[in-house]
Amino acid sequence: MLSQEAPHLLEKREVKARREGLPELKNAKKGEVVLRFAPNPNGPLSFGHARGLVINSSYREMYDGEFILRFDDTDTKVKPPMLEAYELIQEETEWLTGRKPDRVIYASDRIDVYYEHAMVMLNQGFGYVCRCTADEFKEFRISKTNCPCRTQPISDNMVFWKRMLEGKFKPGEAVVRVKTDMELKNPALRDWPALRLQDTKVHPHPRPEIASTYVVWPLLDFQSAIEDHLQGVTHIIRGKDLMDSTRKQTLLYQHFGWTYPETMYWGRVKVHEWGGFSTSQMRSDIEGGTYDGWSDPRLPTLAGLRKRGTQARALRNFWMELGITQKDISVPLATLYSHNTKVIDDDAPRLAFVRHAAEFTLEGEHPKKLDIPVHPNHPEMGQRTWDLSDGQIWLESDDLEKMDLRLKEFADVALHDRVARVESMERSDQRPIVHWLPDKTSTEAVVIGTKNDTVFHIEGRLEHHAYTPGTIVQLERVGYAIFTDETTLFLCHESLKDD
RNA sequence: GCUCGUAUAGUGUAGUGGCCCAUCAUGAAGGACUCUCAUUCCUUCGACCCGGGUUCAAAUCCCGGUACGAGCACCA
Repeated sequence: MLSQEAPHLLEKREVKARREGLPELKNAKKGEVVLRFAPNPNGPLSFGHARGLVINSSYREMYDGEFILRFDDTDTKVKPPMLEAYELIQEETEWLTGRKPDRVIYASDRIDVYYEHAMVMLNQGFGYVCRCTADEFKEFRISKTNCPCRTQPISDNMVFWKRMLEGKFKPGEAVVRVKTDMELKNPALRDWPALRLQDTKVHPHPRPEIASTYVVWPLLDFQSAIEDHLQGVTHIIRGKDLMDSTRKQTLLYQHFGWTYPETMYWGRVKVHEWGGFSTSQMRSDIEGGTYDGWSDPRLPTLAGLRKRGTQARALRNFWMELGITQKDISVPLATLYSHNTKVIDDDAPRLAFVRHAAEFTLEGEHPKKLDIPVHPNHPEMGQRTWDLSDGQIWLESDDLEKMDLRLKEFADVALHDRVARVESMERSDQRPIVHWLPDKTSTEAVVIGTKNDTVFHIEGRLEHHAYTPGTIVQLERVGYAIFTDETTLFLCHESLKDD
C-alpha cells in the first residue's frame, strides 16, 4: 500500500543504508575498466604501496576489469631501481591481491615508444628542446616569462633533439618541455619538463639489457601519461601528491587530442608507531646494518609485515576500511592488528609457552597424562596430550608471587619451595588460572618480539608440537606468534601497552 | 611566496539539503561466556574546525578565517 501511495518514502530508506566497500567508479562499465599500479622498483613494496595495490585490484574485481602492474623505472641516478625488486614486487603483488596482474609493463622496455611521442610533440610544435639551466628556467617560471628556446623553429628543435639522442649534450644542458602556458596560475604547470638526459655510463640502468643504452629518459609525468593512454587505462587512483601531475598530464592529453582517465586520490597515511620511512632511507639503514634486510619485522615493508605473520586479507581489510578519502590521516597499529587477529584466530592452534620458566615438582595424587583441546572454540581441531609421568612441571616466574594457583585445565596447587602440592583436581576457589607445562612435553625455546624499533628475546619452555615454520599459533596468555623454526617464534603483534 | 587539496567521537569511517539530537569499526571502561590477559557477545563513553550567508530546512551549498597536508625537482 505504501509503495503505491508514497513510493518515495521507500526509496529514501534504501539510501540510508551504510555504503559497503568501495564507492562506485565514475563512468565505469563492467568489463571495460582498466586500472594500474605503478611503483618505482627501487626497493620491495612497503606498507603504503599496499594501498595502491589493494584499492586498484579491488576495483578490478568489482568491475571485472583489468589490472596492470607497471614498473616506473626511468630514473637511474636519484632513485635507481633495484634489480631484485622486479621479481619481489610481482610476487608480493600476487600475495597481497590474491592473483597475478593482467599485464606487467616495464617502462624501461618502452623508451623507443616514448621517443616516438616526443617527436610527435616536437614536430607538431607543442614541445620544445630547452637549453636553459634548471635555475634559469626557474626564474622564467616565477616571472611568468617565456624562455628563449620556446619560440625556436621546429627544425631547430629536431636538430637539438637529435643531438640529445646522440649524447652531444651533458645532463642538465638540454631538456624537452611540454608547451603549456607560462601565465598559468599554477606555477607547477608552466612548460613542464618531459624528457631529460642521464649519464648512463656513470649511472647505468640496473637491468643488464638496458644498462647504458639510452641517455635520454622520460620523466614520470610524460612516461606515465603516454603509457596510460597506450594501455587504455580508464581510471587512475593514486595519492593526492600527484594532483598536479594530473593537471600537467591533462594539458599534454589536450595537445595529443586524447581524453584523460577518471582520477581519484587518497591522502597521506602515517602509522603512528612508525613515523616516516622512505625507501632510500631504509636502503641505507639496511646497508649500514641497522636492520636485518628488507624483511626485518621492524620495517614497514610488506616483507617485514609478512614475516611477523600479517595476513594479506588483514591488509586488504585494513585498506578497504580506510577507503579513498583525501584526508591526511594517522592510524594506530592497533587497527591493523585488530584486523589480523580476526583473520588468524580461528585457525591458530593454542600452544603453551612458559616465559622465564621455573621448575617445580608435583606432589600428591594426579593423573599421569592430560588431554586438552588444540583450540577451545574448535573441538574438530583435536587434542594435545601432555605427559606428567615424572611429575616435573614448569611455571612462569611472574606467576610465582601468588602461592595458590590453578594450573589451567589441570589442578589447584599450592607452591612451596620447588614443590607444587596438588590440593584439588576440581576448581575449588577463585585462585588465578595460569598456564604451565610438564617437563616431558616441553623444550627450551625462544620468542622474539619488537618494541619501539628494538628487538627483544624471551627464553622459556615451549610445548612439544609438530608445526612447520610459518605456522601461526596462539601462545596462551602471551599472544599470537609465528614459527620461524622448531624452537623459535616471532610475536605477530607488537605489544602496544607500556610496561 | 604562488598554486592545489582536506577538515564528522581518542583514532579511522558513513553521510552529497529534510529520514541525522548523525553510521560502522577501532579504542577505553564495565559486564556475560570461557579452566588463556585470546576469541565471541552485551552495555557505556565520545564528533559535524570557527564565523558569516543562501534556504521553510545545512554535517551536507556559498563566502571568509583557521589548522593541517601536498605541488612549484633535468625524483617517483
